[in-house]
Amino acid sequence: MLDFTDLKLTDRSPIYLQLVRYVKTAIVGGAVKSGEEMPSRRLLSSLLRVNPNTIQKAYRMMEEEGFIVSHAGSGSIVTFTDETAAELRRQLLLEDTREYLASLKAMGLTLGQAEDLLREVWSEEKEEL
Amino acid sequence: MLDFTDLKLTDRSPIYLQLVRYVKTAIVGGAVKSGEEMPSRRLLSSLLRVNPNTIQKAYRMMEEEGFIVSHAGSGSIVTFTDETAAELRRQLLLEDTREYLASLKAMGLTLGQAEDLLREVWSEEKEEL
DNA sequence: GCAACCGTACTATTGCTATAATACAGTTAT
DNA sequence: ATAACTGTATTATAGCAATAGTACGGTTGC
Repeated sequence: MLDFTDLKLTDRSPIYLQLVRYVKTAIVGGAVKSGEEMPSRRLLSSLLRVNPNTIQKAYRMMEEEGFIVSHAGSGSIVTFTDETAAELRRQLLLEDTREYLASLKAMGLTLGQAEDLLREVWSEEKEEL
Repeated sequence: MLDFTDLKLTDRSPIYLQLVRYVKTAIVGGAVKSGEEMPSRRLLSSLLRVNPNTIQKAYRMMEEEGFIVSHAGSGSIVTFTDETAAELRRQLLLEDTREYLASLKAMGLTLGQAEDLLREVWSEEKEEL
């Protein structure tokens, strides 16, 4: 079962979008496998202290995008193929990187400076374990 | 005078926050110097096709954070020292990079893969000129 | 069968963002 | 001084995210 405990709702964007994003990232990162059960809407609602309707909105979106299948009575199940996972991975990485680099370039950074920054912060994060 | 023509209000976050962020980035990137005039609220409003009150909200926030000074009758002026600019630069870069790396790590990327991705997208963006 | 789960649906309300339309006072250039 | 700008302030409205509470029907395990 997918674990949402490390999800941080710190963003200003809608919670339901952050939830969808979290599941997509979990699919790409291997934190969840196809066929695994999703936590029930009520359970996740009390877990995250988020309104059930917000959870429902996220689940509905994931269903429309084809990442989960729901059945009234039983629960919801994650479903994806290796191809869609790979495609999703490429899509998320490109989006994130393009946005990140656009910000760096606006601040006048060179590629070398960007690489240095990346390495510096990467090891900094490691020390926080 | 600071040029807002390359500002893209595509984000889901509040417009006034995107405006503040844009000016901060301009300060860090050298696109604006201390002492320069800001466009008037009405001018920027019609330029960006954004309500004057939204512009006002952004300007007020910048004023509270100490990046601009306003005088009724004349206009608003950007004011910052080299120290605050350097501090701002460090702050923005760390925030962006930490968020970016957190996303990459959630998808299971290694440092090497992150560097490759960075270089790949960097040159890709260059070709779009 | 029946209790305890599950997904689904609906209405109402709150808070914030953004818009709209004015109004008033200070500054500047002519 | 006066016209044309500036910042500042106010009230009202609309839309969306999120919350709150309730209800109905399907599935599962005892």
